[in-house]
Amino acid sequence: MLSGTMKPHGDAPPVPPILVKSLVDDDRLTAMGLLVETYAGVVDIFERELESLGISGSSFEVMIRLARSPDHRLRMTELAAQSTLTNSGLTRLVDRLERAGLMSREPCPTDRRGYFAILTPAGLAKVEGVLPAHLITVDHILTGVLKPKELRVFLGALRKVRAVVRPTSDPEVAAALAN
Amino acid sequence: MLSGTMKPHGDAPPVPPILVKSLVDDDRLTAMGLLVETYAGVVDIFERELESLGISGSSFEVMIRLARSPDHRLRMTELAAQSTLTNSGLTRLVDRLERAGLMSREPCPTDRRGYFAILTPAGLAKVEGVLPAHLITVDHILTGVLKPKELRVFLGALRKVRAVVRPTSDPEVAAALAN
DNA sequence: CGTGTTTGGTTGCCTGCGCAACGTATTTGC
DNA sequence: GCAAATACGTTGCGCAGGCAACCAAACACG
Repeated sequence: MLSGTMKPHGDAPPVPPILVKSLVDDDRLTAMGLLVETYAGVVDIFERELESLGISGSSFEVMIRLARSPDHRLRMTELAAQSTLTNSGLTRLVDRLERAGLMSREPCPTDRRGYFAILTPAGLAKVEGVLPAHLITVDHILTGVLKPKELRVFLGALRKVRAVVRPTSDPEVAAALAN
Repeated sequence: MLSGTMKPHGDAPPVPPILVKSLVDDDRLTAMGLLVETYAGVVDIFERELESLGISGSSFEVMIRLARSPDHRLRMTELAAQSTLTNSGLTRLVDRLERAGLMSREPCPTDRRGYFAILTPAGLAKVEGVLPAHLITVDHILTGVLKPKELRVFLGALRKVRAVVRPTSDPEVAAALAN
């Protein structure tokens, strides 16, 4: 479409009157900025909250995933894929949590390369101890500030976007792949 | 394959009988998880894209902010506040970008403690060079996958949430504070 | 079979960044 | 005016986490 080469630089005081809407004022960019800002704010609040409870954001994320998994266990790689960490990051994180007694490793009986990451009872207790406060916070800053319908659309939109950016974690696609 | 509607709550000693829909299956948690996952996916894609163009995500974020600011300059602290970085993080980032010739510093004439972070012409050119592709990507994974109405609601929701989690960057509040 | 290829997980190295302490300038209070 | 408190930006330090190289186990197939 348009090639971005008007606008040598901005110190020209007499800005042309109409329709100079440059690239940097694009609506899509504003939308992205809004998303980034909002998300940063949300995460920030959670980090503070969790920190005061002696747990890091990514620890919490990982432990929650495990808490929701059958038998509170998941293979390392799978867990990494479901979280925002790489394999290596997860290895280290689990090291720490293991040292803290909140998680443990167990070799996979059917594949001797593999390990399960397991949430210990102490770990589960920890998560469940943190959750009530956390849920209230979520409600306070996210689910509770939107009207039901708004929330529905919002979540629907997220799902659509996720289907594009993370096809494999989309339930439908995952099911299709499982055949 | 089967989605987690039920869960073998393995070893918890005295589990209450029916309706144990435990804390970890709460809808609010699912909503949060969806947000986190989706955002991670989006960011991931952007990072890849920018990386191939030789620029980091936070560099881009900061440079965009400057590109949209009058005179392409902002005070360090203000810029930090508008971005996802702390003051110290920003100092280092600007160091790097300055070395790369994309930004420069200039002392503030009215406050001798302060500095402006300024986007150089080269920096602006860089941003504008990256933008067209970036905007297409944004459209491809975010604005374009939602129906117009959906998008409107989505952005509205983000604004509401932002107003809660980041009151100062909410335009209305900011205006009110400016009195 | 043995041999190449792929996969699961860990580690060495390095970087980005947050926190807290600091120096310097500014404001506030007396 | 001068002290104390506060604000701006930078730096020492530490750590989390990504990348790439690696080892070991599992497949692939000639």
